[in-house]
Amino acid sequence: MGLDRIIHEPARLRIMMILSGIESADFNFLLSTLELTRGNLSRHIEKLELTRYVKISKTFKGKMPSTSYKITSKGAKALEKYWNKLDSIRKAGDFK
Amino acid sequence: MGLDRIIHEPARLRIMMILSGIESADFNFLLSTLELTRGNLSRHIEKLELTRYVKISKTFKGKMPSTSYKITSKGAKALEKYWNKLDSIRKAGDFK
DNA sequence: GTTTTTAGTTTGCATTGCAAACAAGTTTGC
DNA sequence: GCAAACTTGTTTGCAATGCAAACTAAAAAC
Repeated sequence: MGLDRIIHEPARLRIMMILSGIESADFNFLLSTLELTRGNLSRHIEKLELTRYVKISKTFKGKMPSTSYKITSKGAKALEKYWNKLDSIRKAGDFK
Repeated sequence: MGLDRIIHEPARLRIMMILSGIESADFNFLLSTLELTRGNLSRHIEKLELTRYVKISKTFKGKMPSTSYKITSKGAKALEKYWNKLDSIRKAGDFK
């Protein structure tokens, strides 16, 4: 019924939108794109992973660890639903 | 830069959308339309008043008190800006 | 080989959404 | 007439959450 709170948080909405338009993104890409602190980004992604909207894979780039993220199909569906819900609020004030 | 947090909260977004399409609305109209508890509605409106997005007027309907609400021009502008910002997030993922 | 940087994670605090409790009056039932 | 129930909101207390500072672990630089 209501808006998905996991997606509704602006930082996470942006993360989801970025991931929905790209194969995958790593931590530093998101960090520089979104202008969040590392801690903040880490926590938001953690939440997206717990709901399985995003899948995390940890690898190495050379010797440095690198964590990259993909949107899942569950996440993509939830994102679409989110925008639809928002559209309905926008169009009619969501009442009547 | 970011989304206006006052408006971003779903309950308040709905309140603002309703008020933006109507001359004024009273407490009970909002209450039955939005399906919030009274306390919750009261608090959200309080917040909208503090930022001067909404103006409150108290009158009587017969002998019973009646409180009604109007969106202010400041509120209307903020609401428009909010949707614009959201559009920019939606279109390009708000990066690049 | 120790200092600095990179790549994240964890912790602690301040804010906020939420419903239950409260308040101030009005109507109803007996 | 007066006690009980209803109307119309407001206040309070708690649980959840966003945020950045502090921390960790390893690699690179000097």
